[in-house]
Amino acid sequence: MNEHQSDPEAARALAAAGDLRALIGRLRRRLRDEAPPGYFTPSQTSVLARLEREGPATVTTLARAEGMRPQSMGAIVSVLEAAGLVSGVPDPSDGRQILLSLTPVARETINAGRAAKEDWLFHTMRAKLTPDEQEDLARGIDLLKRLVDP
Amino acid sequence: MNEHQSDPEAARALAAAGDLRALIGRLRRRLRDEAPPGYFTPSQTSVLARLEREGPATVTTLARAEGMRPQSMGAIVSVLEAAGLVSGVPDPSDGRQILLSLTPVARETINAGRAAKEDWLFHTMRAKLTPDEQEDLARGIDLLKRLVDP
DNA sequence: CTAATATCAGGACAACTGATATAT
DNA sequence: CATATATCAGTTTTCCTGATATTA
Repeated sequence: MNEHQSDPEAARALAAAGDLRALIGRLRRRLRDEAPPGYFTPSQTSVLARLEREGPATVTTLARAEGMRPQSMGAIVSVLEAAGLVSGVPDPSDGRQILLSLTPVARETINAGRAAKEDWLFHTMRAKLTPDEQEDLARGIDLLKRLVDP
Repeated sequence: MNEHQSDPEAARALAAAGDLRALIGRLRRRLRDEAPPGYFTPSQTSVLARLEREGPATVTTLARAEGMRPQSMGAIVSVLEAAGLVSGVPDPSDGRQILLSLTPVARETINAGRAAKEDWLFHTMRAKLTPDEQEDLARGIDLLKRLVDP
């Protein structure tokens, strides 16, 4: 009927792609539902983690890294600024840019790891998977990173 | 400073959870951007795949399986019905329920595999990962399924 | 009467597009 | 002038909550 019936490799990729597509929606809803009230959204968490890992950045740089428009990232950053977790200073060498950094408050919060340790995803991973399986999952996540890159 | 510095297993899980959280958003945006015009949304695709795999189901059953509200699933199903891909008949033994099935048109489309074969995710998996890596990714996806299950 | 199913109506949120001001 | 950055304003998408009718 089609060439994939005789290509088990392609069939497996097809099934994996379908499963992953369905999983993304479910994971997203689950993360939102399990988030304790008053906590960060996934987008906010992602921005905080990136600023901590890679240092100060502009809105446009962050947007590119997350695969979204600068206007969308601007809205996320505004919330973080209003919450006192991120602050921006104009770049002295380029007046168009505003360099965003984590505030000391944000660093404390992140280092204490409070948010992450109370996180549903973190707890579920440790509760439902053996150490070996956690390692396998980490490997899969690294492969997913490659897929969404450039 | 905290107990996770001396627990490499927990540290790895923490990193994996953070990476996954960031990945979900990026994957979602990527899937949307790469979708050919006129194609199904991820939610629609997921429903069609489930009906094909598990046979007829009600809106409420589908909603539970996807982790969303019946009202939200109802909207998705309405679109599929309007497109002639899904049709519902009242359950003869329970007048409250409407059993949804794939139409012959939907089966043809799915079996032809046209949608999946033109899919960005499927192609990227095969282009960017070796067969061994594809297998590792499939394993990771299976583990993710366990995490979102009940 | 209570529980389950479907569905109508309105709302919140995260992302989008388009337009504008400013600096390089 | 052309390009890049930030930001304002309005729109779309996808899901939600609340309320109602119907049947078991």
